[in-house]
Amino acid sequence: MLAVLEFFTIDKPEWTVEEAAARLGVSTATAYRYFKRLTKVGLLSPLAGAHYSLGPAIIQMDRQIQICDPMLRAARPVMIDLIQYAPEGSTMLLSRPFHDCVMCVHQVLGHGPQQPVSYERGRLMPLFRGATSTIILAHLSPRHLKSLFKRHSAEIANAGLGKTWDQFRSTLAGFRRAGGCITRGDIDSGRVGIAAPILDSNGAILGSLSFVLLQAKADEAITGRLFSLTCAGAREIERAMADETVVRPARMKMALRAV
Amino acid sequence: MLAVLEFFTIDKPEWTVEEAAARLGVSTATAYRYFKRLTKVGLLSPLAGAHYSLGPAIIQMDRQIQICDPMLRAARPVMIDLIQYAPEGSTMLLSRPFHDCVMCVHQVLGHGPQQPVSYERGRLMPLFRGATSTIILAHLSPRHLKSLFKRHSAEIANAGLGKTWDQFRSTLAGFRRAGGCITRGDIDSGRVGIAAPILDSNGAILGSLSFVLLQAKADEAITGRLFSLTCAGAREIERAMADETVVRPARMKMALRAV
DNA sequence: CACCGTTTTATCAAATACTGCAAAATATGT
DNA sequence: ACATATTTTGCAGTATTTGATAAAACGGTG
Repeated sequence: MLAVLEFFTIDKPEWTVEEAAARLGVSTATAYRYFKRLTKVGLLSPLAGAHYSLGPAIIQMDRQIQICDPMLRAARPVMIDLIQYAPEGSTMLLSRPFHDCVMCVHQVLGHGPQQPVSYERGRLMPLFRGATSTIILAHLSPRHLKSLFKRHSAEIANAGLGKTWDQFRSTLAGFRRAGGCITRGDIDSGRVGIAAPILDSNGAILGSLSFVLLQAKADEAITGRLFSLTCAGAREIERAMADETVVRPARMKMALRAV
Repeated sequence: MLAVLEFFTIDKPEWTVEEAAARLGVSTATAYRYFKRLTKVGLLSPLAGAHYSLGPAIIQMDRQIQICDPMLRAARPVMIDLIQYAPEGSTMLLSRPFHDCVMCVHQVLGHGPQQPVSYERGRLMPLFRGATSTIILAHLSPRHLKSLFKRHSAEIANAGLGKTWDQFRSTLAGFRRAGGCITRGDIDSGRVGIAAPILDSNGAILGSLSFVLLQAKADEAITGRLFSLTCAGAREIERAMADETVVRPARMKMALRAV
């Protein structure tokens, strides 16, 4: 039944019960029952003419995430602080892994005119391109990486992360050792990404903190300085989370496993 | 299974599988299955130590709503426009009914220093107090109103909307005739609310457009002018939606029925 | 690196709850 | 009011889900 939710995309944000029934391969009556349940908790909302769209509960839960999410809470002040150091037209991102992708969960715009950035709050971005993603990738568990390499070796080779498993492994180990990652024009041409990992107290990856700069304003000296700043910011976020959070032993994480 | 989602609130944003199993009254194994399914679609996300919180899919779907929702799309430019006419420290809200409450789905801040407003994107507000809510209430279907009156007559009387069903009916009819609603200090003391309904092409209520002003800056003349502006804005939003949307016949709406 | 406690998945028989069909009920348009 | 579109309901049969238990996977530790 939850599969219905995945039907609703930006390209097709409205579905009728019948359309969904056909795609699910269930009877209309069953689809009605699904829609009714999802509507009751507010995940769907009826429009005129038997069409449905995503519902108000999502807005409500999004607010809860904004208020409660530990990483977001810890990161917000740091990001507002750090963006001051970046040249005009820069953006600062907080991102986390999701499915086989990376999602931006918070974005702080710098001063000066802004051109659009591909990373945008809530948008899924590729896991193998861009500093923001790569530094997250580099800290995934070996088990997880192995599975990814099996399923995406072409894409990985294409992104220059290695043609063999050993190359891939050692490329990522390099990023881990460096403490961060810098890419140029990987996602948006004319943009430079500078990212550092955010780890929990057990060393598991939670997400990344990153700058996106205009390439024109990103010479060696600047990127170098911002790289250090990004890493320092990530450490600050980790510290803030550790202070706020009840310390808990690391445990298995279903979401990251199966991926 | 969807009931699990409602466990996650701002007061308790993290749950363990065992806690949820106990509250659901199901076995641990079943709760694990629920959490696994919800995690797979991203509605939940595992934290360290067997704790779970709301997941990244919510952020993704929220973005979709921001981009796709017809009322929101139509309202955004109008709201940016209208807020210019309001005195310092004002806010403009777009709201919609949800459960037995009203939820703000978009908020535009005016110029000048801002004090916090109770209506806040994603927060549920009472249906019987404040202009924003009252004008929505006034346009609910008779069937729906009857059900509400049965279940909330004390609250309704308390809000001055009528002690009997007939009083209640006629109070609301008055608001409908007036084309909008003005309240003073109903929700936040020292604030004035000015609201107009947003209806679909069949006359069903979709939500409300409203100003929240500082009472100190809201004399008769100003509230009168802004009342007209609010009504005009609501009409603009309705027109914009009608232009963008494929015209569809009005049909039954499950969500509004059962409430 | 093998151990231990915890968390998570897998197994399987029993049973509940879900499905599909068709008809009734509810809304809407003319 | 009638015709049509949409949504709900009742019912029989089955399939999915459930709970109890066992097994596996994981992190932490010595």
